[in-house]
Amino acid sequence: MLEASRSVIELFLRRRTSAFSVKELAQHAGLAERTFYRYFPRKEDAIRPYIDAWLERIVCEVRAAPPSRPLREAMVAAHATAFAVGSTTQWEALLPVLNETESLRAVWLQVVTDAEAAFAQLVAERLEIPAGSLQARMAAAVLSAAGRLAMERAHLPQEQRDPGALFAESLALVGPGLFEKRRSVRRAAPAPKKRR
Amino acid sequence: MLEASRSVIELFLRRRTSAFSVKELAQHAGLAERTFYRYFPRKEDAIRPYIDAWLERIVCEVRAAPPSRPLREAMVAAHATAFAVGSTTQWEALLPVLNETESLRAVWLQVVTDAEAAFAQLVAERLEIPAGSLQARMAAAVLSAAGRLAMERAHLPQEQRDPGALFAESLALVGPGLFEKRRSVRRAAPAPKKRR
DNA sequence: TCCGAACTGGCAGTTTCTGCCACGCCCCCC
DNA sequence: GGGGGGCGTGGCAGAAACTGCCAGTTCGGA
Repeated sequence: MLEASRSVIELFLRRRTSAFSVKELAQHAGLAERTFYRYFPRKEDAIRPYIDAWLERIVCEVRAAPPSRPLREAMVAAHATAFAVGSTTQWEALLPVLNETESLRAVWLQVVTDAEAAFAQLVAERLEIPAGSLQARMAAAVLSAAGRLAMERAHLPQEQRDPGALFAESLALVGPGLFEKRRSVRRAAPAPKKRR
Repeated sequence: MLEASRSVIELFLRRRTSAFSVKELAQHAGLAERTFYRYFPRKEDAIRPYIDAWLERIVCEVRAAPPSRPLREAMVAAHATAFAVGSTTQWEALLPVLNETESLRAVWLQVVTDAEAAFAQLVAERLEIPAGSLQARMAAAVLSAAGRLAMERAHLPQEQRDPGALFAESLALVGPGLFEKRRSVRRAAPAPKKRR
């Protein structure tokens, strides 16, 4: 299924849009049209496994890092190598297509936000807080936002930095508190909590 | 067009899915099917104007706040009132549908990230930095992530806080640096910048 | 050998979306 | 008043996206 995704990606890259029929797509992936739809509910979903695999690599690498290593540092390192590996494959070519093709961008955004659950789990393990806590979720959201930002900007003509550096800088902007232990107890916002 | 969106929203709410034909949708909005597609490229895009209007309200309110008011405070206040107003309309009922219906969620994510450009502009004005700067973009991304998080969590059964409070708390977690002036000069990440 | 589960593919049919053209409306100009 | 344009709208045909149903194949185990 990942291989099917790969071959589909190849087509997307060659044509730079999703402007071709599922018939072609399926044929290129060596599947019948009906089988294609069995794997991927919608045409564009075919790129999901490819991106998922990429994200999973990051999660694994961070999880493999020694516990003594600060979370943020591990994340930056994992992204750096993921981007580096990605560029040897087709990431670099894929990103513009992902950004510029509406239907693909929609899927990409979905995949990235879906990945936040895994990120939150990771954060939770490291910081020893519940995975459903606001801090874990927010940290995950910030991480994926930084990742997305890095990818969006990296291929801009005026941008001189590579995705890894962009990711690191973006994260550096938010301050350390979010990615450290303690804090989960006291509520930071003394705003009036009008319930409903 | 916003009114068309409203009437479509009404249908989405009543049925809790996008499981009905464009024919119905158009008819309910008082449009011919062909005209519907002229307004909204895809079926689900019909909810865009509705959400856009809601986001625009926030931007306007923040822009109207006195310049002396800290950006983050203004944002929190704007979100609080926007959520409050929203609950008198149909927001509260809409959010679960938005989260649980795949095709609608995709549109929602798109709208929210598209809104980041406007947020970045806002941040840029307040902090007197370029709207395209990494800080402005990252701040915008964090703001919209916090908003999204607040909406996602607010309707969870175990969640006791209202969206406004959740938004405030989420933002409080990231520390103040991102939403303040100065800082744009020095680079925070001394990572090796291997360009390609 | 036979059975059943899992995977795959072939239709037929529905829904989504697009291209093209025609109609009515309003405004401007002659 | 009588033509033209633009502009918003809708009808219609057809392509493309998707779904339901059933049939064929493979493969492991009884």
